[in-house]
Amino acid sequence: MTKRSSSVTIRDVARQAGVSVATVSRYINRNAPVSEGVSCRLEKVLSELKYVPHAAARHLASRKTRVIGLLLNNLHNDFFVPLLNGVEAVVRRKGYNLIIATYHADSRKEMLPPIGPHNTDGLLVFSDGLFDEDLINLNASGFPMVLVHRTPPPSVPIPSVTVENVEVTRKLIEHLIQVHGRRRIVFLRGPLHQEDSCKREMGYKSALQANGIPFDENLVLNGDFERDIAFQVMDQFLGNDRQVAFDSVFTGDDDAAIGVLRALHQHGVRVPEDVAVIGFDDLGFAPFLNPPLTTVRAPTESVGRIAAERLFGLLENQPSDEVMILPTEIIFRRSCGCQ
Amino acid sequence: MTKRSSSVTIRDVARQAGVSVATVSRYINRNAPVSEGVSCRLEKVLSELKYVPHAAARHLASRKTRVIGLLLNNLHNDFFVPLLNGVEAVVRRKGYNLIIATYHADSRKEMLPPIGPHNTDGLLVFSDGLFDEDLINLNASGFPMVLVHRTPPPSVPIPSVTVENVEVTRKLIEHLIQVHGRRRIVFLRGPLHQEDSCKREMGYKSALQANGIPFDENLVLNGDFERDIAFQVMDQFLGNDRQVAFDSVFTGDDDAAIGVLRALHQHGVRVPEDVAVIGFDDLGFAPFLNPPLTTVRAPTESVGRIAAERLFGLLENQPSDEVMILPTEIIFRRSCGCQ
DNA sequence: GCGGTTACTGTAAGCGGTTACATTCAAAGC
DNA sequence: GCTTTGAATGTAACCGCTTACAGTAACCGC
Repeated sequence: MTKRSSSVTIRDVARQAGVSVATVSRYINRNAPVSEGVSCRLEKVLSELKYVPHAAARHLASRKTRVIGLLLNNLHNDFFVPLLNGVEAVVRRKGYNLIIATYHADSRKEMLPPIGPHNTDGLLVFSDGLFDEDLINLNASGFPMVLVHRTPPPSVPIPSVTVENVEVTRKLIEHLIQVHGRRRIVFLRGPLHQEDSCKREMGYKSALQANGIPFDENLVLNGDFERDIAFQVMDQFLGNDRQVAFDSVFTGDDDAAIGVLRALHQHGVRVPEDVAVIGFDDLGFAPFLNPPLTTVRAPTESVGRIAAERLFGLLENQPSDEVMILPTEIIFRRSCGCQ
Repeated sequence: MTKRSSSVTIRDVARQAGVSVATVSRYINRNAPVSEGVSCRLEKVLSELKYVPHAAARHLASRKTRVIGLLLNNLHNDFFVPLLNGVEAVVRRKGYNLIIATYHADSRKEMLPPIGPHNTDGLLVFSDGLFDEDLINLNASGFPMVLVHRTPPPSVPIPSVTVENVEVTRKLIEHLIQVHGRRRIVFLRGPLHQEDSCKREMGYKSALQANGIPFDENLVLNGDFERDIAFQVMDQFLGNDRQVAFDSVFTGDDDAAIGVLRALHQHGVRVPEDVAVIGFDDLGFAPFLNPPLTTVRAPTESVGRIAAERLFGLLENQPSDEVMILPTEIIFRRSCGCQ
């Protein structure tokens, strides 16, 4: 029953090595010259005492946390694995720590954002929980942020990294129409104000229009980019005595595609014979779904990596306001009717 | 060009409200009575000034970070989504923050663990980067930890949450043998010292032995529980002029199963006719792989949730040393030959 | 030999909170 | 009325670092 883990402090090190705490600090941070002899002694003492600087004390004194935050709407999507991977790799390389937190528009009633200037040096924002006005305020106060899959408010110079949604979706839907003769195409939206979802809806509508197909509100469902919700929504849609005829589904993203495929399967609908299905993201499992999923390949790990790198750019005073849109590419597989 | 975001401090609040900083602190933390009148005034001032306490200052003074850490070997697996989900939900509910970091045995050469007593109040350890001796030392110093998918060193009272591996694997392999007549069963290990992998290997061997099948080292490959590595290993195994005959693959986990299925597919091997395939975890995509994957359902989100809850139990001084093994269940689908 | 550098080191004042201890004051007990 | 008590508040000492400032000694060029 240890009383307390009274950890070893910089003063212990200083005393043991016979120098001042300032010298120890300088040696550790390598931000001022320290003589050969003292360096040797410190190296020895540090490892003997197993000294680890107390993070909070460091943060308080230096006004830097060496932590960056990743703010997500939720964690209900396999999509986040490559994203996290990209972010984490950069953060680790830089010797920083990564806090991840979920926060969405509804959270605002209950709490303030769990991460921000009070506990991080900068934020990657993949969340609708921070409104444009919040972004503007934070940015005005000089807090470094990079938006992920989200465009900054007009003429606010916050850098952003996202993927091309509109054009690729339009092409994908046109493929369904022109190659496979589908005209009753269901679209599963993502979260209501999520930008990817809006952009994909734009692409969807523009493809319909360009091909003389009237937009039918009954064909638009809310799948939330989530496997389980997509399943429920689709299950209900199908159970509804099939009042609404349809011949294909754009699931919004690959995660939702899993739910859609399960629902179709349970209702005895054949894919792609009866209903064609297409997704978005090309997550690792997409080629091995049943049938293999036609989808859009999005460079999600790169998005994470680049966003993190740009955030560190800001921390190192390389200002930027670029909106970066990484290219995407359609991957044709069986689920749309190809092959 | 703001000079600095000179944020509002507790002293500003105190001055504005005409009270001492101590009173403000007490009001915020609600750890001592504050009179009605002062409370009202403070409430108003706090929201006017948009005061947010500086985390590091708080940590330093209170010796609590209100942060817990999750240490992972890597982030290369969809398995981590449900795990993170469970952990994050609890952490958020408790008003804490979550740092995630990757650290594995090889990282030890380059760096100390990025998270520990210096920057967190407790750790969830799902990593082989901390050796038993590290765990013993940390535990002896009173640092709260919960092990995830890992058993504590003998007679060291660190709580642990994992899933049942050995018996369920034995049954799964016996199913391949007894129901589908397979006898040349490839096993893809996970990371070498990962406990799940070892336990599953035990189950695998025990099933072979119980059924009079000699263990053949040539059938054991290192898939690392990773999609891409599993693919490469399997691809090479198949390309090797098929010197080693086999009729089934236990992929170690579902993520590796994706790689294995892709490799088999590319080599024109039919599943399950030529080769049966089974996985572990029952990730969301498993029912929709091609063919649907026979696997073991593991309650991964519960593991995350329970582990986090137990860590908070430790923080609240409810000691525990229980090793918790959550039950698992085989899910039969097409890939083993069923249906 | 002297002023001006340069290299190294120490002293001590914060950073922005928490909290032990002291103080004040009104209500209660006798 | 006087002491006791407890609620409410203030004062100030930390928490463990960083860093501005100051100081010393050695070295440089002239």
